[in-house]
Amino acid sequence: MTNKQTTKHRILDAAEALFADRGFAETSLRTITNRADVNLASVNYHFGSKKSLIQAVFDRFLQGFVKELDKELNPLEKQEDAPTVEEVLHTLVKPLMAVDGKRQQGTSNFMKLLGRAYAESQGHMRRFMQENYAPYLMRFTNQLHRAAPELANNEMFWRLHFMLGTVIFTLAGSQALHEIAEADFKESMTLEQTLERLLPFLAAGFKS
Amino acid sequence: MTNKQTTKHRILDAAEALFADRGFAETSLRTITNRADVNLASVNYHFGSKKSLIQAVFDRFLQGFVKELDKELNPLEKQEDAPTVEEVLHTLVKPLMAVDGKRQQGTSNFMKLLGRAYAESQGHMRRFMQENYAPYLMRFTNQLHRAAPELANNEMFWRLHFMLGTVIFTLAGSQALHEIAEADFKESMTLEQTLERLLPFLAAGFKS
DNA sequence: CCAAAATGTAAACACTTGTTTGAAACATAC
DNA sequence: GTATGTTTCAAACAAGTGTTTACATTTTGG
Repeated sequence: MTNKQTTKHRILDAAEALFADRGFAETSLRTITNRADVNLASVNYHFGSKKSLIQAVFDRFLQGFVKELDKELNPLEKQEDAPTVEEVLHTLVKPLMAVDGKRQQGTSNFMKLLGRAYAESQGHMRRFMQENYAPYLMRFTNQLHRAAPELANNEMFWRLHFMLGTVIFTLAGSQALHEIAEADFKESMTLEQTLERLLPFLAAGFKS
Repeated sequence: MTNKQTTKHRILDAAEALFADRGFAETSLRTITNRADVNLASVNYHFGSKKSLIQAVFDRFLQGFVKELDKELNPLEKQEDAPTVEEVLHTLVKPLMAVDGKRQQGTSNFMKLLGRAYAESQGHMRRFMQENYAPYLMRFTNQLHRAAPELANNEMFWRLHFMLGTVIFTLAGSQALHEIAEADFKESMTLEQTLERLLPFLAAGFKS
């Protein structure tokens, strides 16, 4: 673990953290380059523009995520009999945990970024995900279809997005929620425990 | 319905719409004053600062919302036997619809603003709501407690925020979702119909 | 080892931002 | 009427933005 990282890498790390807890518009390139301890111009040199930098931050996350998700989906697809809804949803846990690496409890930069991206650009993020990661997500929704074959396509669509909302919103604000829970109920939970608490809620809602 | 409105009112209207579909940081005072057809300086004259303007937009919405919510909660509180979870959740429908006035289908400025506010300011919005609207929301959560007395306080807390996430996220992005549903399933729905679809999902999740 | 390509750097650029200013226009009261 | 307080307005302000430039410096490959 030498802290000699490439400039590109340092910029991505700094940008990820700053975007996550300040937002995209609220984070200036100067703030990023100061934190990364690199020259201001190097962002435009390596990434071309601020917009491309944002996209690069997402791509790094999403590639890690879908790689892990793929691994989780393999056994389900091989399995002859249909999985349960809970089983399908559970394939998300490890990828979500893995993608953030070692983080303090109850914090997910990835989810914060997703939350911001969905909120800031009306529909833009949904389109981006659809266009760039449709095949990966399709494998997931296929399994959900197997688990709940009685659900019509449009019902499936809405409940899928209901679940998406719950997950992103909860995990994006998980830091604040954990602090409240800690103060009010002396309840200290990890991000993974929160996810485990979330999944039954989702499964129940999804099954109508 | 004369279109002679006070300057303050015109600013609020323009700001509300622009904040809702561009975000706070992404909307400049010049954009707002141009749209409202008022002088740039009048924002600072009437509201003091951009930050106060944002708060004013929220206050106008929230006051309308809690006023309607109060009316819905009255019968439940008078009622002797405990309400069902579905009944409690249903008290939200009319206030949510009323607060946006006459809008095109599947759009809610209020929810878009809430979504942005929650995403942009990490925990800040939760605190603001807690401090300024706690008594109103307490009445709502009290009814939820009556409907599900077996739920421990911490469980209640989490599931409440799970539901909050689903509602805000879904309704904030409802415009995009409706467009997709329209294109893919030839399914044209109003915002209220979406809410009616959402409530069973929430109730099921809430009841574990 | 040395030319060539890649990377790092400081300074400037053009532009937008929220806010303030001081005078003009308007309204209201006496 | 004049006086008084409120609201509008054009202009300027200082600060911050992303991006580009032109020049070092470092790294690479023959």
